[in-house]
Amino acid sequence: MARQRPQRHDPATLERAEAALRSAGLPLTVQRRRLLERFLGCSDHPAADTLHADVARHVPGLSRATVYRTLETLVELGLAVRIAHPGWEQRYDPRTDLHHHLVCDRCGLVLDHEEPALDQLPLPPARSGFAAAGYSVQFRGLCAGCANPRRPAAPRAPRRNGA
Amino acid sequence: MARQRPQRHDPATLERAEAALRSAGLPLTVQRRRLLERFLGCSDHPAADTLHADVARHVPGLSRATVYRTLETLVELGLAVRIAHPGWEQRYDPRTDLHHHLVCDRCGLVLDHEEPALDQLPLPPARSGFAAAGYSVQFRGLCAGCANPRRPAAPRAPRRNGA
DNA sequence: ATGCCGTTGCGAAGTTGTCGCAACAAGAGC
DNA sequence: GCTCTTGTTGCGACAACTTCGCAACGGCAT
Repeated sequence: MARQRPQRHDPATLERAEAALRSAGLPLTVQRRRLLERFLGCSDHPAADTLHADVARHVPGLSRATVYRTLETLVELGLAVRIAHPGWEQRYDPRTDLHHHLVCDRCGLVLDHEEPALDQLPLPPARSGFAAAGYSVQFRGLCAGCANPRRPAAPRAPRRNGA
Repeated sequence: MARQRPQRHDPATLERAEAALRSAGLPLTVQRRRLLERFLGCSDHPAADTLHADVARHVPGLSRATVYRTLETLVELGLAVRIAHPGWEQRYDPRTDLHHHLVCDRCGLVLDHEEPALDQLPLPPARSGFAAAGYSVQFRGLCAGCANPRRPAAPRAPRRNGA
């Protein structure tokens, strides 16, 4: 889950996020700061519980409810988006600009995908009755690790629940 | 949830599905037949529990586990696909051909969207390491009912859990 | 009709996400 | 620095969704 990457989140991003909280009148608690630091540096689109398990190692006693509530707050402030992940739990993405996703059918990995040709797709016509506010292209298939059986790089369960 | 539509699923589709089960060596039980009949005619991308509540009215005693297992089987046989539905429970789509979705941010409605211009998007390059097997474009926004406050056509809760 | 073997129903349990409430802490004002 | 206000946190319980284990059952081939 790319937990060991050198955490190179843009420091300006963190500052902007903290400013957004402040200007919304929301106090910047220790928990929120730690969650922001960790979350904004993520490119692995974590689920709430995953993020909780991760941050709780450095913030003992951190409650799961707090993580769920904080992520929800970030979505409301436009600092994060929920991403759709068929067959898995809810996940969050700190990138809110237009981009796309590659989703591994086997291990559930979600990779970002940049492709200018996908950034100006035609929206559904107004007469369809549906007022489109945005879109995202989701490619499904196998990630590098799962496509190469010799190196099972992502030993995650294919489904979320159960043994 | 469009439960009253005249059930016009292609009879050939049902036959093909039953043939697929047979050729996989899977017995065609009463429960599976009823679920297939109902599910293949759906264009509302039902969740497992929704489908259960619906079919159980005609098959008393139908277990929820059976519905979950059957849908899983259909996915494995390529007769259905899981679709991503942000913030909601798992949903299934009997259409496995290339098409796209309009998802209402407010009521969770999922509409099919046909648009030839979206059917030949560039796949991620092989050197990305990701072997794409398919894709789908998801538009988010407001459906006709939710965009028109005068007629709240879809009085469903915006989130799934809680009170 | 018989037997094999996968399916079903049931209840329990696991996972994900939310709620209510009391204790607490951030930030403003003094 | 102290206090007050107000929103946050942690906790435990709960709700919704999903899967599991097992015994009984039922397709389907012979």
